[in-house]
Amino acid sequence: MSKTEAIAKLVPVFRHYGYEGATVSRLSQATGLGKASLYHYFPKGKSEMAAAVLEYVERRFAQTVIAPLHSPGDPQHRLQSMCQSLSEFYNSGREACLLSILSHGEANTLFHQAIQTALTTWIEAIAQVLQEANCDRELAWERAEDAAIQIQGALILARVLDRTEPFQRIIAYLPRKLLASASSSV
Amino acid sequence: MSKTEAIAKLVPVFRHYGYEGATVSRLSQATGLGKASLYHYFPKGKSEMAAAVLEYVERRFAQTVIAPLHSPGDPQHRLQSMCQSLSEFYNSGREACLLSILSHGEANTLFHQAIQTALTTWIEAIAQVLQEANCDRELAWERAEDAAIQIQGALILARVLDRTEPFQRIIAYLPRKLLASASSSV
DNA sequence: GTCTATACACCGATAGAC
DNA sequence: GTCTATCGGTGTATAGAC
Repeated sequence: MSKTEAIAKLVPVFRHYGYEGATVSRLSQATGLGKASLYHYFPKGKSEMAAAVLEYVERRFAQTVIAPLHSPGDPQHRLQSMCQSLSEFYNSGREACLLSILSHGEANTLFHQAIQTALTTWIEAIAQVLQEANCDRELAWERAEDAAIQIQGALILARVLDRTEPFQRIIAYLPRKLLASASSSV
Repeated sequence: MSKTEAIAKLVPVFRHYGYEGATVSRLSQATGLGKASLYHYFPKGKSEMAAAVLEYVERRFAQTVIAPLHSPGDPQHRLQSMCQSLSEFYNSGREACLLSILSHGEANTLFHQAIQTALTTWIEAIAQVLQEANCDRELAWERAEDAAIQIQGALILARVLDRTEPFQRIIAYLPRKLLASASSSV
């Protein structure tokens, strides 16, 4: 088994159980590898596994969700493309955000900087698109933050309420909200 | 020490470390009680401590955040009052939401129903106020869910970005957004 | 590379003195 | 009620055969 394949199988364990809940036993079971084999791929142990998982997910997020924002085409289309990818990335709201899960407890002390950078990169890409759509710099940044806020909040609501509708509704309205004229945004 | 005092001291440990990260040793340290003393107050152990903490926090939330929604006065004033209390409750966005933290891993299987009920109660109270402000039933419910979404998302952003501004901005605009005429809400 | 077996610390939980 | 001491189990991590 390649290391990348192993990482892919580790992802859902960290996403579901969080850092402390993702025990090496569970990680071993999920990959089908013995504990010692896991330590062959990740000599520094669980923290290295989590770091690899985080990097893997961030890469995938950049390639599928952020990339469309940098593509050619008009801003509205790019934002819609991002939303489509977001919906797939989070399985219509059924799956939690790894970043938000790893922002607690010990994991937070380990990965705070990486998580902050990843989130900022996303927000910045959205803000860039909004500026191209004639938002002034400050408003664009605020609305980009709002986008991240609504996605994160919708994921929580969807999980707690056992309904994907809140997430899907947020996704559906997001491009319109972001591009609305300034006067109607309050 | 009274049981209630003990519970109050347990709260920040669960909120900061999550369920698995809140070890009995840490809980013991935080309260100043020995492990065995904790088990005197909570015979079923950690799960009972978490349940007590959850109930305590929900009670406080109901008394400070939800209560203003049921008070007399016009809807706008009631929503502003809720926002003021929300800001204090989460210390301007510096403190995480216990409900969202306990909605992962083993804690989620233990407390999912309680968490869902608590969140629904809050959303319902907001929706009720919006209906009194002449929102139709469905729109009121959607906007109430949006309020919860934005608060939860803002708490995540504030924590990850180490800035309280996103939370404070969401709080500041929330009453206006909720009461905006339907046509400008998309 | 993958395994079985194991080391050692810490987990949640309990016994029993005071 | 609170403590010290300790239990059995599981946690992370390693050793060493294959």
